[in-house]
Formats: sequence, structure tokens, C-alpha cells
Amino acid sequence: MRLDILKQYESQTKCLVALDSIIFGFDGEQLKLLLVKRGIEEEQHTWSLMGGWVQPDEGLEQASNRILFELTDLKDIYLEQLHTFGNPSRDPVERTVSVAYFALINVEDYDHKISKSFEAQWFAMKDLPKLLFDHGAMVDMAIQNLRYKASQHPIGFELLPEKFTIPQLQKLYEAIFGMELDKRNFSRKLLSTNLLVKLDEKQKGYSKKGAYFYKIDEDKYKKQFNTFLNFLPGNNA
Amino acid sequence: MRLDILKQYESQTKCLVALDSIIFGFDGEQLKLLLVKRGIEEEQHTWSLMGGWVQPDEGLEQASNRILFELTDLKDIYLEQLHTFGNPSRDPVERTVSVAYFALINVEDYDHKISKSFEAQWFAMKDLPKLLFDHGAMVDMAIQNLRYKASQHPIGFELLPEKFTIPQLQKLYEAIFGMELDKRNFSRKLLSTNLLVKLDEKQKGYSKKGAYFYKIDEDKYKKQFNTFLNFLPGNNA
DNA sequence: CCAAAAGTGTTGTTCATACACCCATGT
DNA sequence: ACATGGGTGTATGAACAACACTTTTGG
Repeated sequence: MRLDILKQYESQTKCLVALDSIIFGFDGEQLKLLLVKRGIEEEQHTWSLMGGWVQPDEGLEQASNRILFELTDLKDIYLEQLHTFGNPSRDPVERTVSVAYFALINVEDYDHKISKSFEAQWFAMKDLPKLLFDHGAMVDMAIQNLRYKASQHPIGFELLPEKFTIPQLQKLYEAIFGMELDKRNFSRKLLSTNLLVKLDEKQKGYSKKGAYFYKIDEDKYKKQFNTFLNFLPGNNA
Repeated sequence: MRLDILKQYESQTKCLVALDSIIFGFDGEQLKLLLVKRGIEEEQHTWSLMGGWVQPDEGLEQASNRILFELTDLKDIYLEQLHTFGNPSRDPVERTVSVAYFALINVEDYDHKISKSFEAQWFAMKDLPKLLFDHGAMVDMAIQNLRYKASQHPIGFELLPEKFTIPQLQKLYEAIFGMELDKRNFSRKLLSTNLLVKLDEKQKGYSKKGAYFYKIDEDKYKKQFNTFLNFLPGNNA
């Protein structure tokens, strides 16, 4: 390696590189966000996204999985890079570039004991507290992205248990979009994707009749992910 | 600021933060990419994306505009953050996190004198050389993103002069998607957006009859940007 | 038997596609 | 006059939105 190249690298200032996770969950009624209390006494009652630092020998993807695992004990979660935030004044302590990822998890899978050690808590999207730094902007971008993705794919089931019912999925979509959907049209559109597999089992307890469980056909889903579906009424302004 | 917080920041290793630009252009026939020759003798004939370092007091957006300006002398260019690449081994010299932006520029606006000082050159997308580091992956992601965006918006005109004809736009779309489109359906879809304003002027020289110029209605376009249009045949697999 | 949620079909309208001819003009 | 690319209309089928009744079963 030539010396002048090395100099070119060495003369550059380095930045702290952080990672923040926008973690969405669904409890059957509401879309929620998992936040942690920042351990700074002076900034009491300041909630923030779960975050961490990128380690020297760690890729970004890898780091975001690690951080999510540390908080939730969950692996193999839907996790996607959202955007990188690098405004020089975004972190008043020191310049930090933050790569934001968003995650979709099933609230049922989340172990509440863990949340205590991090002082983590689910918040309804409609009722979010003020967030640290530019985390509010990150959440805004994430919800927009989630809406967008959900309008194109049945991605929503990532937020549900493995076995789910169509009415559950519908409620989730209604929560994501903040609008009511017609159940006949919704189920027709959904089933027309041929991505759902009907199971023999019915959900018990929630309703008297009980709704059939479905699961996703993972293989087909992955193959078709780039086939855009239209999941919302009124794409035609 | 409390000391323990500062320590938490200080104990973290910092990374070099770079920025790479995927610059698309259109010459009327082909979709092209602007590449620069890397000034490393040992890596002769290695082409790479135009890049640079993020400066200490500079936002990412700002840095990508600056870098684009340094290469092309152009301002107010369509520029969008694509993805951040942070694989620890992506840059063999030293760990560098790179934020990739993609830009759309009109080839006519580009001053060819400048390109010499940077040894920059346009390459047809179909005929790209091997690129430095993971720049190939960046380009792949960018073209996918461009296709996706273009299928939803008439974004393509960003690659054309201010006044453009419908046949020009169609050629551009055909280049982006690598397929032929029906001119009747294309112009109907396009005009149905009501985002184009017909001018009195006709294009001369290219065809005998001459095609009318149009311009974009910027205000409407910005407002409607999140109204998704379907610009491609066969969204229905 | 009644309340509550699940499940299912039809119709009108809109949108997408496929396709072919005339127009304007420079040579 | 003719060659070249510009511009337009229609008919068919698919998908969407709007809408209401029957089914199941726990209480």
C-alpha cells in the first residue's frame, strides 16, 4: 500500500458511528413502539430508541441484530436499514453518525422481564413521549416506510405470531394505516396473493365462532417480495 | 454534562465516514453512470464511484451535495440517500463506513472539461467496468431503486433537460427498464397524472414533424410525490 | 335464543392492455 | 412523394370498491 494513500486516509477525521432501532410491535389492537429510558439523570424522563455503538469488527447489519438481541433476546427478526442520520448537531455530546434500522416484532414473543433491566416500555404510536435527539424524526420516517411497505406486501404478519387469523391481520393493517378496511375486500386481496396457507386450527377465546389460523408460505413470500401488490384502497388520486 | 456519559462516548472507537455517489445520466439513448478513475497507480484501470469524506461540521446531505458539485459543477440536483455500507472488510485500507447517495443528472448539463481533471467518464449501464470495493453492489442497489422509483413517479425527467418531449421520456423509461413500452399507453398514463405542462414550442432537428416540449409542474409534483402511480405494465404477477 | 364476530358473492366502475391509422414535415 | 417519427382512440378483460346477509357458537 502506498504511503500517499495511507496519508489520505489518516488525514480524515473520524466519527462515532451509532445505531438506533425503531422497534414496532402489535398487541392485537394498537401499533406500538419499544422505547428505553435514557440513563442520564439530568435528562430524566427522556425516552429514546434502543441504540448502541458499532463495534470495530462488526458490520452494520450484524450490529443491529446484536443490539436488538441484547434488548429483546430475539433472533431472526425482520430488520431493515432505514436511513442514516448525520447532522453535525444531532447529538450535542459529540458528533455521531447514526444508522437507523427498523424492526418488526411480535409483542407476544417479547419477554417482559428483560424490559426492566433496560427500563424499556411499549408506547402506543398515537401517544409517544418526546424523544431524545432526532429520534422523533427517525420514528416518523420509519412509520412512513412501514406504511409504504405494508401497502405493497403483506409484510404485516412479521408483527404477528406465526399462526394468525385474517381478522388479526386486518386489525394490524387498520392500526398501521389508521383507517378502517372492508373485511371482504381485504381478505380477498390477501388470499389472492396465494401467500397464505390455511390451517385446520381455529383461534379460541377471542370470538365465539373462532377464526381459522393461517401461516405464511415463506418460500413463495421471499420469491415474490419484489412483486408489488397494492394493499390499500385509493391508490388513484 | 456528566462525566460517565462522556466516558461512554470516549470509550467507543471511531470510524472513517465516507460518501459515495451513484450518478445516473441519460444521453437520449442510453442510461449511463459517471465514474472516476482512482488515482492509485497500483490499481490502474480501477474505476470507482465519485466519493469523499464527510467533513467535521458537515451534514451527510450537505457533504453529498458538495462532492457532487466538486465533480460536476452542478447544484440543485436530485440526490437521495440510498443505503449505508459498513462491512468491516469493504475497504481493505481501513475500516470505512460509506453512505451511498444516488443522483440523477442531465448529461447535457455536465461540463466535459471538468471530467478531465477528475478523469471522469460516462459508462453505459450495460457495459460497466469492474468497480472498486463494494461499489458494484452499490450500483446494483441504486439501479433497483431507480427502477422502483420510476415505476411509481415520473421521476425520470430529472435526467432530462428542463424542457423535454414525451418521446424522450419514453426512451428514458425504456432505457431504465430495458424494455419497450407502448407509446399510446405511455403517454396516456403520463398525461393522466396532470403533472406535465405542454409548451408551445416544438423540438427541432430530431424528427421531421417535431414533438411538443413539456415541462413538469414542480409544485404539483412535489405535493403528489407520495401518491404512488403505476408506471409499468405487469405489476400483476 | 341472542349477541358477537367470521365468513362469503355480486355488481358497477375504473383502469390496464393491446392494437392501427392519420398527421406533419424535411428531404 | 415518401420516409420518419409524432400523435391519437377504442374495445376487451381484469381489478377494485361498495355493499348485506348467513353462519357459528359461547353465554
